[in-house]
Amino acid sequence: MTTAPPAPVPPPSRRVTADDVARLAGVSRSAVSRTFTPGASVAADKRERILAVAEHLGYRPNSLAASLKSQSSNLVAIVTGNLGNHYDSVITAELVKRLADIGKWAVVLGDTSGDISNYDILDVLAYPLDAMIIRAGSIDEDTARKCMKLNVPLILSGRSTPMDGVDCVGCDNVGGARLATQELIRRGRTRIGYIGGIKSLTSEQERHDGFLSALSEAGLAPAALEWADFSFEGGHAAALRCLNRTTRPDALFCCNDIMAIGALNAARHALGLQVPEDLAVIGFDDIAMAGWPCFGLTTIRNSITNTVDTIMDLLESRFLHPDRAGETRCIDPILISRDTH
Amino acid sequence: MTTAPPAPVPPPSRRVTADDVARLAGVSRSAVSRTFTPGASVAADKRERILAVAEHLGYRPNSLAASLKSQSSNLVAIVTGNLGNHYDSVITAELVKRLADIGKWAVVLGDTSGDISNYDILDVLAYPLDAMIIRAGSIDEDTARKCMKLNVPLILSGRSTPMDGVDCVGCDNVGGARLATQELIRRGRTRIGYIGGIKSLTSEQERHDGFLSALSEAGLAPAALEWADFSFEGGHAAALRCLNRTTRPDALFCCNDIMAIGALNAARHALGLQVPEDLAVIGFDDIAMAGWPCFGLTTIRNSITNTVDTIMDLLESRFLHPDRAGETRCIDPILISRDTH
DNA sequence: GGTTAATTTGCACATGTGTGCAATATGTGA
DNA sequence: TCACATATTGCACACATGTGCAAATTAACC
Repeated sequence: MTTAPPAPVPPPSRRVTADDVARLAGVSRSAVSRTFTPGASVAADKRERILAVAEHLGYRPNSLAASLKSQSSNLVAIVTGNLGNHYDSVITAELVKRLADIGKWAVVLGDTSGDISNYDILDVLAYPLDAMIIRAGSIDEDTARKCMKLNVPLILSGRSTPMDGVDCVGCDNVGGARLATQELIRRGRTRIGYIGGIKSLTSEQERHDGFLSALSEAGLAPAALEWADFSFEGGHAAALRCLNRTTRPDALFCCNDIMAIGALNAARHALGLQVPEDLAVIGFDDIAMAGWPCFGLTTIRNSITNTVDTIMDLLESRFLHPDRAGETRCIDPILISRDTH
Repeated sequence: MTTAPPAPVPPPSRRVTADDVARLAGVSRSAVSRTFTPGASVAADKRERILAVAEHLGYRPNSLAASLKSQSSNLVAIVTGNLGNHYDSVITAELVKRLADIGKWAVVLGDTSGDISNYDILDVLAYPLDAMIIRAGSIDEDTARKCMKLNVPLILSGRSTPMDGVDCVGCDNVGGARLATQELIRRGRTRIGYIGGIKSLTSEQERHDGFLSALSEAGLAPAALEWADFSFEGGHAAALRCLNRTTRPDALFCCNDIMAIGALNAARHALGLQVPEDLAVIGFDDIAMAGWPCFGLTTIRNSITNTVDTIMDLLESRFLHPDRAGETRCIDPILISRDTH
């Protein structure tokens, strides 16, 4: 065996490489690589020396270089509309955790506005992602096609209508909205208003449809229609616009919980109304906050656990069968009856 | 120029590569690479043909392969304790957005528990990260050293005490806690209790210290000491433990806003107390929720904007001067006076 | 057309890994 | 000691890209 050359100090601006370790330990680079490959064959004493040198230099194999060959980067992109939004942030957190469990890393995209720019989505496709999970029903068909051409499996969450070649998972928004609206009607409310979310998202469109259909089936017309941005402040302002009309609604169905809670605040604190006596409020999602004693918000549960389970299920099945057809799974929403209606 | 061979269909399980484009367009791979490199020299008609073929095949240069050579992956890891926690999720969202502005992608780590396992941190270092931002004061000195050996700049957020060779940014937790406690004393409260967070985190330790020092300066002893996990439920339960003592505290200082809001709920809805008449409550952070009409929580502002600005500033300065010494920046907390004290 | 300058092009290398393959070293049994 | 089986080792390639360099082509000008 050749003697090790005088330990060359790697330039401090470079990452320690397997070559550095090999040189310092006086072995071949292959030996270093095998030392870090479970099951590979290296002599015990040599492995020990290599591990010591690696520890000393702080060496770790560069996954990125490895993934060039292995064709799997273990990176999964999560695109979310608004991380400031509680529902989105919790679902993202759950996904991050579950991805980590199967050895994948989450590259998270999403600003604090609400709409997703396709520009960012295309940019991150420069990385050879193992998959891409998009939180939001509305996505360009064109963007989806580009994902497929790059062999990046796509999962759309928050969408319950099928899309060619793409896995989708979402709750039955129309059904959920109908559930809420029918419940208000059943309890005798007749002047029911609607506070919608960002109009370009399918969740808003579908919940809006459900609201209108349930209403018209009962021979009623909407008492008010307002839209906001799925935020507390937006819901608060929209509720004020609804409730300051000459004939005040006696109920509000809100497109998500945060807006419902904003509406609740507007009704109680800005207008001094009693809930549910003067006004009934129903939300959508059932975020943790909805169950807090101070709110006790009646809502439609859009189960995060079920959604994340389903996403992970679709993902793993996609890894096993890359060429299977796109699948759409629907999560059943249920009414969670609390104190605001 | 040689004629293009009969368009070879790339195996569908492989990502489209520059070679594929070159072959189909009948040009060299270099030409393809130059076409996607701003400022490089390619004949106009050839570039056009290449772009057409690339569009047809859905080709994008693989950043990951490129970063092997360029020594910059444009990936920045964000390690956060608990994405379910509102403060953490908002700061993460802000960071994701600001990183995107400078062309970096965020790899987000963090489960929904609370404490960070060093195991995960070391694992993600397998990637040649451009930097790593850790949300939490408590991190192994050893882990920090490993980052430095791998030339991954480290930024600790939520820590205001210096650490060798590492950039830190945090608010003055001791000062903030003193501010809150002194305000309670000034308003005549004498039986002041404390609800702390996860004991292993420096933010908890420092706020605890500040609370005790302000109290003892005024010749007072704590009326109650309880700890929870920075969550609503934890704060709720801890408040009940505090308030069910024989001599009930007349004020609570809570280590963060969410626990304070939990305490508020416990006081009002479980025990029927009037806030602030029967009980004063002050939180820490000033999350958006604290300003909602239903809470009007008095709190210590731990400015997210300032924190994120500072993190980005440290980050960019680190990119420019990789070898400068570690720096610690402190953010001044201020009292936000609302309705709960 | 001839000379020179400018542009374009392809080759070849470097980036850090994992691994098949053949060669070598080591161990085992008679 | 020899024959044979097994364990270990190093070479060389593949992965997808960007780029320096020299050769080749084109443009410009007289």
